[in-house]
Amino acid sequence: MARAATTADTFNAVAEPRRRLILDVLAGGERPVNDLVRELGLAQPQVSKHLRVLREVGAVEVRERGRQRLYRLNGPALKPIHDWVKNYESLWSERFDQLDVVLEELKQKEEGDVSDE
Amino acid sequence: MARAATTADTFNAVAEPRRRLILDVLAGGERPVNDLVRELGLAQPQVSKHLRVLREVGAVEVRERGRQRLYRLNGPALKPIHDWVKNYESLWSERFDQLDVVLEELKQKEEGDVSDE
DNA sequence: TTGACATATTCCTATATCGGTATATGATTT
DNA sequence: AAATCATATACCGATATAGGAATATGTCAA
Repeated sequence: MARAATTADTFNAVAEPRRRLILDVLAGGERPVNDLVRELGLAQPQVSKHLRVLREVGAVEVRERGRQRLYRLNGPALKPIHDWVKNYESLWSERFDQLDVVLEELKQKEEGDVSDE
Repeated sequence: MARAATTADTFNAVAEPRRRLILDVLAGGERPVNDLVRELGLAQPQVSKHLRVLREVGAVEVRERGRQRLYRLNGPALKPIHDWVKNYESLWSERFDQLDVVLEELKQKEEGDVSDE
């Protein structure tokens, strides 16, 4: 068996940095392919290929306008990634550090409060 | 050129579902390899190989205890993923939907407030 | 209808993966 | 010292990439 297809899920699709860049640009609004080509400095066929992968995992959607194809972001496709990684946020976030402090204080208080000792 | 190495960065390392499972187990605390083998029902060599990838991108760290190797999570290695994907959170979050409502209300109010018309 | 434009697809090659199996390495127990 | 345990590595085969270049498809303009 080989590595999972890039189209297997959003995790795989988005592991490629240039595909993340494409999504970042599309976050600014709908764009025709050539805009992406210009903005990212990639060759046109590669952009089309990346867009195909992103479309297959549902991260983008297309619309036709004359000879152009307008691509737009479909954000919710990225939710599984966010859902997974957000569980680890406490391991680096300042805010959670401070939460730790608060919890520690509560614990101290409680220890002074224990009745049966 | 081929696809980027799984060890190229955390995005690539974590695209493999079993590696995410390993991290999820390690989130519960340090574990020797055989614990992971049992808990995940994978073959021992595959687990060792996945752990190697995770170690190379800094997502886990090892410690020796006799003949065992104790692996532990290194959470902050996942921060780049969180940082990237959190910018898209507004595209599906309920909370942000409600923020939209509030902003809309403010806008209405302001329109009724405009002085020069 | 011919040419220009916008995008998609095809073909090529190099490479890195994944699982499976066998084996190597090193520590511990008997 | 030998057997056992815990883990890592090597080897194999199948497969799916990614970029580059060429070309196909379809639309609009002259």
